[in-house]
Amino acid sequence: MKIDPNSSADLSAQIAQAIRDAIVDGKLIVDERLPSEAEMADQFNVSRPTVREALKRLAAQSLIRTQRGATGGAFVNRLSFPDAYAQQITTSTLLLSMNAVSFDTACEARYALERACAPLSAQRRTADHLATMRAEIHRQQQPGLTDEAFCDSDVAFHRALVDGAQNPVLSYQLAGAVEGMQPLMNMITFTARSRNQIVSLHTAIADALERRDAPAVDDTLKELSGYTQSLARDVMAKRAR
Amino acid sequence: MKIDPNSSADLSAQIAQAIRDAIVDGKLIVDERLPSEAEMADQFNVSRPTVREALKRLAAQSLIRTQRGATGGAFVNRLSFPDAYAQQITTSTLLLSMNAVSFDTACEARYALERACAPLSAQRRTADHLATMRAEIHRQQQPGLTDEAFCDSDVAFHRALVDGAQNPVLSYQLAGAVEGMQPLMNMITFTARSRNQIVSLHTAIADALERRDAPAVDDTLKELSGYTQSLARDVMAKRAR
DNA sequence: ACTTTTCTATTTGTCAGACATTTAAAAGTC
DNA sequence: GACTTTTAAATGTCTGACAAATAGAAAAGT
Repeated sequence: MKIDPNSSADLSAQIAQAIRDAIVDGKLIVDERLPSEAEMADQFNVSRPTVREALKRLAAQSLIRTQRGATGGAFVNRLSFPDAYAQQITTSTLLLSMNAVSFDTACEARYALERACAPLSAQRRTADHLATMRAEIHRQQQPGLTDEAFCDSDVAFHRALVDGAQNPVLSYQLAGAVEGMQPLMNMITFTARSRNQIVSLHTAIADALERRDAPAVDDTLKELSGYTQSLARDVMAKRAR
Repeated sequence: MKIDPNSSADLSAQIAQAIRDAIVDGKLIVDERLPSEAEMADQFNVSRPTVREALKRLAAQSLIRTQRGATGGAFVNRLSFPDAYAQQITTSTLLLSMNAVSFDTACEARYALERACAPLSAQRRTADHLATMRAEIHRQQQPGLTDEAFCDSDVAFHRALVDGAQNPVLSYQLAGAVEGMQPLMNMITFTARSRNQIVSLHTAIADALERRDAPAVDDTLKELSGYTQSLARDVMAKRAR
């Protein structure tokens, strides 16, 4: 691991990259302890604050964790699924909110990916997944529900659908697609009528999953996708006035 | 934005989280300048190195960028698609390599998502996308190609397929699924015969895309998925001996 | 001999102050 | 007016120090 003091990049960025590469390439394995900050400062010929800035960069990506005390130090962290979920969601949310991505584009991507999970979910979903979906459908019918709470429940419903595929990698990927879109979905005002429509589509999806009827799930998801986009278009049109 | 000096969390982590929240909630908008490090140190009642560690955390997530000089400082960064790609790939790669995810699970997720893009790509792919795919197929037929170079070309081929859908959000999501699997794919030894088989499937995909024949693309992808899994199973079996 | 307490060394977390470097704008010069 | 020099502000880096946490060794007590 070498560092170039004359490079245009910051020293802390270079050091972070060197360690990151070592982790990705498997030269540093999970739970392995890195040298102490003082030792690294020596090795890289920089000061301790510079090493610390590099370590904080890695900590922000959940690549390392640190522990104080006698046997403490920085350790290569096993990137857990929950950590990866969280990062995926933050990144996706910001990407959508900062880049003038049209609702249609985001919606198309989301439903395309979700429909990819549907056949697997129809095949493998457990009674638990179905129960979660039914419970969320019930919640969506509560009268006093705010738009935000309705969206939250919507996310939980779709998450259960995706989790039904019993493939953690799929669930991880979809977390970004489904939850990252929430701020965009929150912009939609759900009238009583549109809520009823969505609830009936959700019910159709749950029914089809119960029958393990993959084509029916797919058709209904397609319909839901189209309906969501039409709702969004209405909102845009109203806002234009 | 408030900080609790008695919290168990590091001060720099708290400060980073406070700023991150402000960005996600839209209280800080793109290209807005944050106060100088000295000012923030005052505001949060911490030292400048602590503020700097917080800023480095945010920089690691591409949430801010810094500029030196008179009018310099830290600015809220527009998270670009390339930046998001890079993060997505790193996270996915590490997630797969650190969590004993079976090849089948990863492969299933990857092809499920890729097949979701196929119909859109059949509809919208340009001549450019096709040309890229043909070029990669040609490269895959070179005799002296290493397994790694073959995998690289494979990734480029599939990336062109996904990009054909002309939906940047899809491309972003698929980047993790396709490129994150590369270390796993690199474990497979491609014999001359298996390469021929893969090339012929790639050719069939390109042909079907040229005809805009979505069902044929889907069928061939399904076949390719099955073939890849059978190759992996062979490798595992050989390694077991 | 065993348990409990105290001490100690190590390591990260934080602070203060200083200097180097970069950069844009203001001031000066022709 | 165009060019050069100066200046001020900001980040980047270094040094040295102390605080706090923590595990293990040493000491004390039973």
